[in-house]
Amino acid sequence: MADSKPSADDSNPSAAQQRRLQMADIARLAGVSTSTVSRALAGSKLVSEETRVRIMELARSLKYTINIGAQNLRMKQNRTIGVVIPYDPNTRQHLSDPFFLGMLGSLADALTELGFDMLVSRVDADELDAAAAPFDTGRVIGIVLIGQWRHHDQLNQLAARHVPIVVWGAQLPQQLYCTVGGDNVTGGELAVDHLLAEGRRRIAFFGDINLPEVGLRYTGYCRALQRAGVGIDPELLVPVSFLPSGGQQAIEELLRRGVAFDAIFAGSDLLAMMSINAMREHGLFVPGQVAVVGYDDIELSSYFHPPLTTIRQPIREAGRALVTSLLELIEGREAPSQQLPTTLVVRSSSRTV
Amino acid sequence: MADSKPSADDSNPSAAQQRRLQMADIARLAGVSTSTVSRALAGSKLVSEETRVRIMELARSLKYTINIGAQNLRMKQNRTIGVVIPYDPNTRQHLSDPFFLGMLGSLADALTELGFDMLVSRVDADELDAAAAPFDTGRVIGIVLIGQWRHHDQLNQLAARHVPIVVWGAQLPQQLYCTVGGDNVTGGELAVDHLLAEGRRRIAFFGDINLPEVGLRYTGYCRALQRAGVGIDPELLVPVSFLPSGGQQAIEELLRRGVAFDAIFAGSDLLAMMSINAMREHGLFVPGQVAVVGYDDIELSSYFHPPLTTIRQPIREAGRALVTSLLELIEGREAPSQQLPTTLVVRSSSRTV
DNA sequence: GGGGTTTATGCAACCGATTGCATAACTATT
DNA sequence: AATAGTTATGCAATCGGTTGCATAAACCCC
Repeated sequence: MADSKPSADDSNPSAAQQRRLQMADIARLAGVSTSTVSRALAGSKLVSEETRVRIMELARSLKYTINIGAQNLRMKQNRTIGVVIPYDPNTRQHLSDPFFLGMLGSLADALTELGFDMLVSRVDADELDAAAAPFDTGRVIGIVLIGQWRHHDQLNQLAARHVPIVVWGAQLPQQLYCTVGGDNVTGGELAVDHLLAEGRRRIAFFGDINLPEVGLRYTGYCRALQRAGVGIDPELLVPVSFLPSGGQQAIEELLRRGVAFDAIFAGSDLLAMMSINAMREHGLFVPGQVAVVGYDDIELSSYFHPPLTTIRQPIREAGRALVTSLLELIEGREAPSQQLPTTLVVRSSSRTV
Repeated sequence: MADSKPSADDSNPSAAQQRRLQMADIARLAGVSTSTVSRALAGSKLVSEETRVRIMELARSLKYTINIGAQNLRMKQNRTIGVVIPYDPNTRQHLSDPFFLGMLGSLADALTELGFDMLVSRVDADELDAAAAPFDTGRVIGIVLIGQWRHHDQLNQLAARHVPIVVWGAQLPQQLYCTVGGDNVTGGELAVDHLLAEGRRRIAFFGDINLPEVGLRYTGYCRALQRAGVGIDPELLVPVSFLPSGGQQAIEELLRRGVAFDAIFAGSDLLAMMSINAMREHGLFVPGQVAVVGYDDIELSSYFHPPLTTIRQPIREAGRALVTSLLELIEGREAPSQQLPTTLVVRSSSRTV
C-alpha cells in the first residue's frame, strides 16, 4: 500500500481538528455501502424509500456535505465560472469606478441564480493570457471578462485557443470572441440629441476614444451633431482617462485652451460628477451655464447634486446576458455578440431651467 | 469494468472540442510513466535533469497544465479562499459603497500575492449560515466576510462550528470569531478633535449606531466632545442608513427639526459627499457654514469638491491582515482580532478658511 | 568481476466521490 | 415448489493526479 490510512478509530481525543466527514463515514454509520449513500443523497430511485430517508436524516444530522472537488472530478463537471478584471498596474483603472462593482454584483446574482460559483481574479492588463489560467487548470469552465480596454488582439488569441470567454465591451470588426455590451452608438446619439433639444450647441466630449466603447459613444455624438447640422469641433474632444482625477483635468484643459462650451457629454457618470465638481470650483454652474450628461447610470447619479442626466446601461440584464452567452459557448454552441439597449435618463444636470 | 474508457485514438476528425490534455498523454508522448511526469513537473530531484527538461518542454509546447481539482483531491490541499459579502435584499446595501470594492480589490491583491484564488459569493444577510457553504463542501479552506452589520450572533455560531472565518468589522464583547477592523473609536476621536480645533461646536453625527463599527465611531465622537467639555446633544445624532439617499435624508431631517449645526461627522465618505450635495441644494456652504468630515478615505474623496476631509482606513493593510489572520486560523493557530490604525486626512471640506 | 551504492523509473494504492454490472432478496406466476 | 421478474444493494473501476516502495540500471571500489 502506498499511503498509510489513518485508522478508522475516531476516538482520538487529542484531535483538535476533527477530520472532515466523508461518504464512507456515513456509509459505515448507516450500515450500507458508499454506493447506496451516494445514490440516496442523489435521490436515485434505485434505493428504497426507507433507506433513503434514513441516510438523508443521518447526513443532515451530522451536517455532512459531499466534497464537491471529488464529485467534480468523477463527474467531469464543474459549476464555477471565472470573472476576470484586467488591472492596469499604473492607473488601477477599474478600482475607481462603481460601475464595475455593479457589474460584479449583477454577475454574482445571475450566476447564483443558476447555481454557479464565481471565481474572481485580477490580471495584469498587459499579460491578458493569464486570464485563461483558471480555465486551463480546470478550475472554471468559462470566463467572463469585464473591461475590454485596448486588448482586442489578446482576446482574439484566447478565443482562437477555444477558451470559452465572453467580454463586456464593444463589438469590433474581425472579432473572434463574443461580446455583450451596451449600444454605445445609440447611447451617444441619445445623449447628444437630448442636449441639442435643450438648446446646447457647444457640446464637449470627455473620454478616451481609443477605448472601443468610448470610441463608439463618440461616433454617436458625431452622428447626432451631423444630423442636426451642427459642426463637429475637434477642440471639443477632450481625451481623458477614467481616473477620478480625469474630470478636473478635462475641465482645466478646456478652460486653458479657451474653448467655449455649454454642455458636456462625459464617458462615465463618475467623470461627469468629477467634472461638475471641478466646474463648481471654477465658478461654472450646472446646468445653468453648462449642461452635463453622463454614462452608465450608476446608483449615485440620482443622488448627486444636481441629479445627473445619464445614459443607462442595463446592468442586471447585462449580467444575465453575459452568463447565458457564456453557457452557450461552453455547450459548444455559437454565441453571437449582442448589444443591449441603452436609454436616456433625464435628470436636472442637463435641464435648461 | 465499470466505466467505458474512450479509445486512446485521438485522430477523431469530428471532435470539435478536443479532449483536454492530461498527464497520461504527456507520459505516453514522452515515453515515461505518469509518475515521472508528475515528478518532473513538480521539480522533484528524483528525476534526471535530462528527462525533466524534456518533459517540461513537451508540456509547455502542448500547453499542458495539470488539473488542479485532481491535484487538490489527492494532496488534500486547496488554495482557494472564499470572500463573502452579506447582501441585504431590501436595501442592496453594499452595492452603493465604493469602500467595498476597494476592499475586494485589496483582498484580491493579497490573495494573488500568496497564490490563492478567490471565490466570491453574496449571501442573503438573513441566512448567514449559508456563508459557510463553500467551506462545508470543501470548495474553500476559509472565509473572509466583508460587512459585519448586525450579524454578530450568526457569526459566533459559525465560529463555534469551527469554520475558519475572519470578519472585517468591529471587535465586540463575547466574540468567538476573529475580526480585523479599523480603530473606530480613535477614528471618531480624530475626526471630532479636528472639528473642535477648527472651532466647531455643534457637530452632527450621521450614521446608524446600531452597526457595531458606526457605534464605536460614535463612542469616539462622544469621548472627544466630553474631553473638550462640549456637551453631547442627542439631537445632533442622526440615524441614517448607508444608502446613497441617506445623506439627503439626514440633512432634511436636521433642517426639519430645526437643529443648529456647524459641522458633520459622517459614517462614510459616500454619506459625507451626499450630504454635501444635499446641503448645496439647501443653500448651505461647505466648509463655510458647515464643516464636514467623512470616513474611509475612498479614492473619490480627494477629487470631490470640496476635497473631503476624512478618516483613512488602511485598506491595503486590511486586505493583507485579513488574509494572514485567516491563514493562521486555517493552520489551527490562534488569530487574535486586531485593529488597524486609522488616520486623519485633512482636506478642504473641514477647513475654516 | 562481484558486491555495495546511488540514481532513475515504474507499479499500484489512494484522494472522495459516481455508476455499470452482478447478485441477493423478494414477489409474482403457474 | 420451481421459475421468472422485480427491487435494492454492493463490488470494483474510474475521474486525473501524487507518492511510498520495489527494482532496474549505472557506478564505484577493491
